[in-house]
Amino acid sequence: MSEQVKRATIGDVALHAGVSKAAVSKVLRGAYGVSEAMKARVEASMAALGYRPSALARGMRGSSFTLGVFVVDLQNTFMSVLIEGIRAEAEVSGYQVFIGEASRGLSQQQQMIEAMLDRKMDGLLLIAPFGTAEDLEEIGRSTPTVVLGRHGPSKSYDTVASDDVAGSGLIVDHLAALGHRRIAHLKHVGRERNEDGMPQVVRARGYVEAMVRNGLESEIDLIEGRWHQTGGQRAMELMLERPLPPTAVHAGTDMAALGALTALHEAGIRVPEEFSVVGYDNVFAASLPQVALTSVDQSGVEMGSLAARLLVERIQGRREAVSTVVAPSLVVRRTTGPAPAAIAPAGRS
Amino acid sequence: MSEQVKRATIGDVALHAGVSKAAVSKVLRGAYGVSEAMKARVEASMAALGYRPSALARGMRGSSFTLGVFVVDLQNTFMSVLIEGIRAEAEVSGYQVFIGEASRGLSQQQQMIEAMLDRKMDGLLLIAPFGTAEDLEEIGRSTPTVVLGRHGPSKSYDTVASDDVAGSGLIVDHLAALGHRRIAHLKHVGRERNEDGMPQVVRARGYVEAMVRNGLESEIDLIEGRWHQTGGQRAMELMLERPLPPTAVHAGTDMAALGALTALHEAGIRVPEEFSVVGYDNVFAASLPQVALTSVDQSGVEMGSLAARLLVERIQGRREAVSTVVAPSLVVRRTTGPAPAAIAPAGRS
DNA sequence: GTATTTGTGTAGATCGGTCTACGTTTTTCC
DNA sequence: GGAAAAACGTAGACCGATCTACACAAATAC
Repeated sequence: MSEQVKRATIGDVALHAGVSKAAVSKVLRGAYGVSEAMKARVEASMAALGYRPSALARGMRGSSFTLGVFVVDLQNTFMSVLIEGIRAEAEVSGYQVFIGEASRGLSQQQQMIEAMLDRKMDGLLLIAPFGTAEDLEEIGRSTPTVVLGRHGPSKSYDTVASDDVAGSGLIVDHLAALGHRRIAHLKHVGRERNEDGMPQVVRARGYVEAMVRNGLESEIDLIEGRWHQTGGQRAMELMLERPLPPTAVHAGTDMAALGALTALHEAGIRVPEEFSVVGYDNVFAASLPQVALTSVDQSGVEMGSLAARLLVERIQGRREAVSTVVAPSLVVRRTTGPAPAAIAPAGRS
Repeated sequence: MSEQVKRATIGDVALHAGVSKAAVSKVLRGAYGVSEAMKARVEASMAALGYRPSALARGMRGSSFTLGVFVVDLQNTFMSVLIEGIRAEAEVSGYQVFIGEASRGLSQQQQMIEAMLDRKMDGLLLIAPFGTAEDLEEIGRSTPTVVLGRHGPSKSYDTVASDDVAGSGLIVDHLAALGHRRIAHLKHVGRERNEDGMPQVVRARGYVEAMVRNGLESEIDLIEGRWHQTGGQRAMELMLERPLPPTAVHAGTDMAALGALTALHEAGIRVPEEFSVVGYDNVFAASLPQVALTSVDQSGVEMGSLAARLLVERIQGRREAVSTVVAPSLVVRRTTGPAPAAIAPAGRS
């Protein structure tokens, strides 16, 4: 029953090749001071013994060749898209990527990040993390860190974000061009004190700026709620109770937009004839023909690989912080259409 | 600039508390031979220094308190649901969960699993992995392993799967009760030689058995394709080209069902009046009111936590393999309805 | 009162690598 | 041809924990 063949160690390889441990280590790391002949011999021995270096042991002194990706919610498929980009880039640089999830708030996030540091991961990618910018600065000071989905500036870590001001602009311009004037925006409010740089803040700012730019300053209509399905649904229900509801909404995220569509559906309001809805993120569900949600695409794969590239640079020694934004694009589908005639405002009879 | 405060090690704690390293280690592990007084002193020192044990170093001799979850595709939200269950259970047992993804085939999967072993993870959870049962047996022999989404029997690892025979049965019974007779099933065919125990095989078997049980043996209609969106779409297009197409399809997965719905939509065929579609997995998109896909729910959270429980047992020493199945349930929504009258078979005019 | 057991704490090897310091050749340079 | 430099290889400390073996004191047994 003891089929458990013990793993070959660096010592076994050294013995088999008739050289020292240090020599094998050099070959492993591609370090200076190895003759071609020895390199060949050692590599032959490694192959013969099926040797694989223990990443654990390597991490004790050197680096662990591991990147930690911290994710708040895996159910959000946009995160998976980012991860795809990260992995593609990390693979090229010889790093393994491990993903840690923590959905239940800041303290769980803290724990997960500490768990990653306990395992001496070489760098951290934080996707839309909780916490204040100062919390993140502290993490950045202890390990190379790149934050995805939050805007800079930052001192100790890099950021990669979608240009949310531009994204909100695309939405408002699109709706205004369709003749809408009463364009509402659902703004997410979290539990935290300081939301600087978080998407909800930047998207709201972009919305306001774009409304002004389109001469709709008097129509600015910020509704506060939460950016998930039921949040979007509830916000839409409230809007429809008004005497004069808007004719279009920039829902902030696709999830919220899907909830809004549900509320509209249940209220018997036709989309897009009577009401236009725009999401943000371009998640998979938005592309379904049955849904056909107009949304803003953030080119997640690009963002992911850019983030991984920045992280590797940082691991290799870069000190100055870099903040990048990636240009989003509008994907027009079938939840947006011309504004209903002013005579018959959308709303319940 | 050297804010980089060095992490406290077990030695620092020992010095601060005026005891030996071994003593601190004992406190850490809750091992025998520690007086209350010393325990209190050491714990105070740990708190004072903000000490956190290095999981890396612990893993060198003892265990790493890390479980590896191997996932084929994070885009599939059902995996995230399983992971939720896994994490909840692992947290209770004091294990950290890290997720590794490998979407591009068997060799990448192999690499990922080896990367997990290189990091001395205490146990592996493989979600719907590639490879033959024998490949998996080998992994199971080297590390505690639980495989999710494939059926047993197995020798060296445990399995947790949904009862796919029962699930297919629920679907066929439901459709038959609605008066359907020409019920097709889209069977996934992978690239591999040996697909024993994989869901596509078991669901197809369940379909055949249920057709026979319902007296529809002559109507058995297995269509081969791939279980993703375009696969479902293409399969449905082919079906509709037949002179006498089926009136209902058991698409195998929700993704394939969504593709099938697209094809029906484009062909101008009304669902469910003219054609019924059933998915499998009950993914998020299926629940959208715009989609309302009838599907089989696998209670993923339960499966996940069951799997994690089995894995912890195995790490703690259980040797015999356990194979479990979890009962699925049918979620009837609005893509299934009574069979169209026989006089006007569904199909293109 | 001595022998044994039980409780408490420590020293030091160990895990599997990395990396510095140094010894020995070989090559290059004038 | 001798000195300096470059190339190659090795010994052994080190990373931060675990864990075995053992020393010593106090408690219990007879």
